[in-house]
Amino acid sequence: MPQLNRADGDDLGASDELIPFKDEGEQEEKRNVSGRDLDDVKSSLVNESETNSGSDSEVTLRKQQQDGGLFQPSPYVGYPFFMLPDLGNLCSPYLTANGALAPGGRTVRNLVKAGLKCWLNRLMSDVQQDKEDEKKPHIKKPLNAFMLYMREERPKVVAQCKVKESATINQILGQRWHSLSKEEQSKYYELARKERLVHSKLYPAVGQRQLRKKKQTNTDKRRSSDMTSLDYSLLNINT
DNA sequence: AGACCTTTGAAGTTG
DNA sequence: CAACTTCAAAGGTCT
Repeated sequence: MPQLNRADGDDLGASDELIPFKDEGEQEEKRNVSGRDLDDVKSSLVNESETNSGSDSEVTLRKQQQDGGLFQPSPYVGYPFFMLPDLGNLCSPYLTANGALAPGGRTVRNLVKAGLKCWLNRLMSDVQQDKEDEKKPHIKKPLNAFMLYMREERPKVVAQCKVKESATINQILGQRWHSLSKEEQSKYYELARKERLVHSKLYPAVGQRQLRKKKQTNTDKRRSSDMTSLDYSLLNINT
């Protein structure tokens, strides 16, 4: 894509600079915002609100808002107030002819602030939750019947077929798995059932969500000192 | 360095 | 509730 030459002083491209719309941006951005930054933003909002609230009328107004007199909970709770679709209609009665806020427009300003604070509160709790999740050690999923079978049979296939590529080995193991009798398979299903039981005892509150990780790298896997299925079997819990 | 391949099954999510 | 998605293991291959 050709780039605008801005060295000649012609800055035509600057005013309407393209801002790419990012589908995932909201989520991504959310993760990048540190709690401290949000605190700063939030406190500045609060400070501004407090420093500008000198007059008695505004104090009364604020009280009314706190009482719920003027500030009705939005159906879009959690979103910045200025992003609401019908805000234009809400604002218009408070605007003067030149677009400035009329005295009554302070209501809108405070409403926007309240909405923004609400949104920031939710954002902060999300960031906090993400941080807590990252601190938690990754808990691996228990092995299913086929995985247990693979772990046992892989060395045999490698020795027999002289292949090391896991994709190929797994294809062979998949075929062999289907050729197993019901009885032979049930042995692994039973093992898997016990593994799941042990896992649920070890991590009672762990759901799939907590088990999931975006994508675990090989390095991470090697470094991982989490309890594996092999460790469960060592526990030898009778079920 | 890290994603991908390839398999099955469990469990969570989505429509 | 069916269909879809993710992730458990493994190690060579590819980007």
